[in-house]
Parts: sequence; C-alpha cells; structure tokens
Amino acid sequence: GSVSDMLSRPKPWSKLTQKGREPFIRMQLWLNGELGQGVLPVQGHPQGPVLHSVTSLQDPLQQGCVSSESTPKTSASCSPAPESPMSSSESVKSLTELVQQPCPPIETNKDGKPPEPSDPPTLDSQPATPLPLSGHSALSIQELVAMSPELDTYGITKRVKEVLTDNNLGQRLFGETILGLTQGSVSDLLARPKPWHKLSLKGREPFVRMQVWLNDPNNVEKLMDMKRMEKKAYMKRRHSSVSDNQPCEPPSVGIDYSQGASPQPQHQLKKPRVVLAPEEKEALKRAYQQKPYPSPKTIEELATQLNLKTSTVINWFHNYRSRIRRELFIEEIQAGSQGQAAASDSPSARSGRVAPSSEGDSCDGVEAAEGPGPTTTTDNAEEPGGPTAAAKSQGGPGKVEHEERPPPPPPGTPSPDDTGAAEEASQAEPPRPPLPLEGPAEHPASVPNPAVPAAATAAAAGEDAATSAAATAARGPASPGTSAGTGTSTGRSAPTASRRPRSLQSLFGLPEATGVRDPHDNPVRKKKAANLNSIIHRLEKAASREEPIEWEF
DNA sequence: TTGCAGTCAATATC
DNA sequence: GATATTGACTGCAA
Repeated sequence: GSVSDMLSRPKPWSKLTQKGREPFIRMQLWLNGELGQGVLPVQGHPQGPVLHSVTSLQDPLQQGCVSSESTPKTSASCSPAPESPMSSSESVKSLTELVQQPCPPIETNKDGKPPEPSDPPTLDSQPATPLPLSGHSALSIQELVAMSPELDTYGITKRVKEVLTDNNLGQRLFGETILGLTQGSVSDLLARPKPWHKLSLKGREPFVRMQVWLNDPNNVEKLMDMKRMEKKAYMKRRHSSVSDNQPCEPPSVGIDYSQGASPQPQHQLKKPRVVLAPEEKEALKRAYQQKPYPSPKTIEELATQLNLKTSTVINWFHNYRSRIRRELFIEEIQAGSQGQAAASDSPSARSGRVAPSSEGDSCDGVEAAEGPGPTTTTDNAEEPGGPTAAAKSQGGPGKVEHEERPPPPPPGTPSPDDTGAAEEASQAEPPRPPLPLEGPAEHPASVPNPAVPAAATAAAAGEDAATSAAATAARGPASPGTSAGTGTSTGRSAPTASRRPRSLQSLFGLPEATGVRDPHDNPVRKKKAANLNSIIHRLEKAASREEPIEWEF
C-alpha cells in the first residue's frame, strides 16, 4: 500500500522528512543498480570510517542517520527499516576497506564519549541493544546482509566462541558491543546457529556482524578496551554509590532499571516470570507429541487443566516448535559436517570444510547411518542415531513442503485425543504411555518434528538412510531447486548470493564465506535433490489425502 | 488470525 | 560472574 501510494503520489523532495526520503533514495539506488553495494561499516559508529561513503548521495539521509542516533535505543532503530542511510556507489569501496580494515566496533565511545560510567547504560545497558550500531550502521548492515554471500553460520559462531573464550571476553560484552544483542540472545545464537539459508534477512544480521568482526584484525583489542572501560565505569559507579552510602545499583553494567530515578514503578509493572513446573512441561510436551498444533480449544483445555494462562500455553507451543526446529538444525549440521561434508555444500557440509581450523569437531557421535530408529515409538532420541536420524529425516523435505503442517501421526503412537493428553498431564505423574517425553523428554529430536513431520514420517516409513541423508545434505541447495524451495529465506538467499558484488566477496573474504555454492555442479547433489523432490511429492500427496481427517492421530 | 523469526530479559545453572 | 534456558513479546507474512 505504501509503495503504491508512493509511486502514484510522490511528494516533492523538499516536503519529505528524512524518513520519507529514504524510499526514494532506495529507489534511486535500485535504479542505479547500486542498492546493496555500498555498505557502512557494520560496526558503524559515528565516526565510522566509511560514513563518508554514504554522504555524497544522500546528504539528507546522512543527517538522518546522525539524528537517528538520538533514538537508537529501541531495537527498532536496528530493525528492518530503520532510518538508514543508503550507500552510494562509492561505498562499495568503503565496504571493502571497511572489512579489511579494522572496523571500529566500539570506538564510538572510546574517543568521543566513553561509555558513561555512571550511566553505563548508554552503551551497554538499555535494551538499547542497537546502540552499538547506530542508525546508519543499522541500515548498512542490512544491505550488507542482503548482498552477503552465503555464510557458514556454524563456522562463524564457532570461531567467535573460540575468540571470545581465548581472550576471556564475555558474551554480554560481545553481544552488546558488536551485535547489539543481549547476552541471552548471543548465547543462543552461538550455541544454536541456524543455517544461513534458514535465516531471514534479519536473522542473518548478527552473523554478518560476526563475520565482519572476525575479519577485523583489531577486534579483540577493541573489545578488550571496551571491557576495561566498562570495568572502570563500574568501579567508579560503585565507588560513588558506596560513598553516597546508597545501596549499590545492580552491578550489571548493562542493565539499567536504575535508569532515572524511578525504578520503582517499573518494578511494579513487571510481571513475574512464569516458570513452568517440570510436570507442566512434561504435560505440554506430551500434548505436543500428540498435537504440535493444538486447536484453540485444545489449548484452552490444556491451560485449564494445567492451570496456566492460555497465552502461556500458546507461547509454550510456539517456543517449543521453534526451538525444536533449531535443535534439528544443529543436529543436521553436525550430522552433515560429519557425514557428507565432502559431498555437499549444504551449510553443514560447508561448515565442515570451511573452517579448517575448526574442522572435525563439529560432528561427534553422529552415526551417518541410523537404524530403523528414527521414529520408533520409544524414541531413543538419546541414541546417536536417534537425533541424527530425526534430524536427517526431517531435514530438507519436511521443512520444505510441510513445515507447518500438522505432523504425521507419531508412528506407533496411539491416538488419544489431545484432551486425553491434557488430562493425563493434569495428573501429576500418571503412568503415561511410552511417550518420548520420558527419558529424552528434553530431546526435541524425539518429538515429532513440527518442521518436517512428513519427512520424518517418510523416513520412518522406510526412507532408506541414504535418502534421508540425502535429504539433509541436499537440503540447502536442493531446496531451492524444489518447487517450494526452502521457504522464503532460502529463496531470498539464493538469488542474492548469485549476484553479489565482488567487493562483498572480499568482505566476507574468508574462504568459507565465499559461498562456494554451486549446487549445480555436483551430480550427487542433483541426484539427491531429485530424490528429495520425489519424496516430497509423495508426501504431499499423502498429506492431502489425510487432510480431510484433520490429521487427528 | 495464526504461526514464525528474532529477541529480550528473568532465572537457572555452571 | 558468565553462560544457558526459556516464557513472553514484537513485527511480519500468509
């Protein structure tokens, strides 16, 4: 709607606000074929080295960026379409420079304004996560992301972890300073990176930042500086509060409820965090096992029986589905890097070969071949074969076509209706059926994978290991080939990667980042893809047949 | 409206 | 104190 309006009734430049000018600049760049080429330093800081690159073309915007600094707090500034400057053609050059030269992650504060001691918040605190990346950088990073070649997320996080631990740098510092994310997010990201092709543009951002950071020869040094400054600030603050005889503020440098003088009300407004009891979780898992996508009614019942808010139940299901998916990605990666690293260029494989330094550790205990097991009722998820198998089986196809479909009937699973499950759940420790929650309860892989129910089923149904493996391996590249592709993100990435400018290559220069992805020149891969497609096709058919009965198991 | 991705931030665990 | 986990929230897309 906005586009339509803009295209049919463009306002004169002079009447546009800075923000309003943005789309036009984008259009102009797009027309020039420049959009995306120029990039600001990821860690763009006020005095970011490349800032100039953006100027020429859009002065106004440039200012916008600057001004945006005043509102950088909200993650919004960092999100999708922040006021960001565009980059001009020359920025391409800057981009390269940027990446090759030490980018100034934390500088901002260094000279200009060191992180306020007493107000450490400025930089670290505040959910102002995006602080580190003020306005312009925010946008540029997006461009960068858009043009970025396929990155080996697994390898990147691995290296980041190494660097951080080697240098005794914390996730919080790194996250807030370099990524603009909180510690929890960083932890999650580092521990469970999603494969590049599964990431949305926004989701890729942190990885691009990490890559750029890794390429910065002074990265560690800068973080160290930052760390020192923080410490100093903290000491100072502590000192002053002590001398003032006031209760110390929460030491957390980064948090700042203490902001302002009225933390009180805030505290009161805070809702206590809900913590689900183990039994409740188990019950939910069981319910999930039977119905990953419960109907509102079911949710209602579950909530009632577990004495939870329905929103809590809803959230739980959302989170659980999504986290399981993540787990599977990881397993897939591990399995892939171990199994067919050489054969495919799926992210997993790539991660294996890419990071030579890190190579070899990615996989452990994952048997390439799995027994009949993937879907055994009892789900020996803990087994090496279990998760792997699950991951594999669900690998590409499922996600591809049936991602959000109700999962296939868990093989062997009786078909109690969800209510029953809930009931069961409500009873503290009921003698429950051999559901996967048991031992491996926590093991996502043991649960029907929401992401790829169909595939899982297929696998269970007799997809041979090779096929499953193929699914996994072919996943990345194969998917695009598939009619459905791997979902939107994949669709996005592929084309992008293929037309990325050289400068970007240099940006992400590392061999692994070069996105050596040519699904086409690998016959094996093709074969696998074909295989996959046929599986998907069959599954689809089967699925549509089942639909009428509502996937009620 | 529903589901998802991405995050935050409180809390648990190491 | 650092890191991991997880319930909740936001924004977006179908």
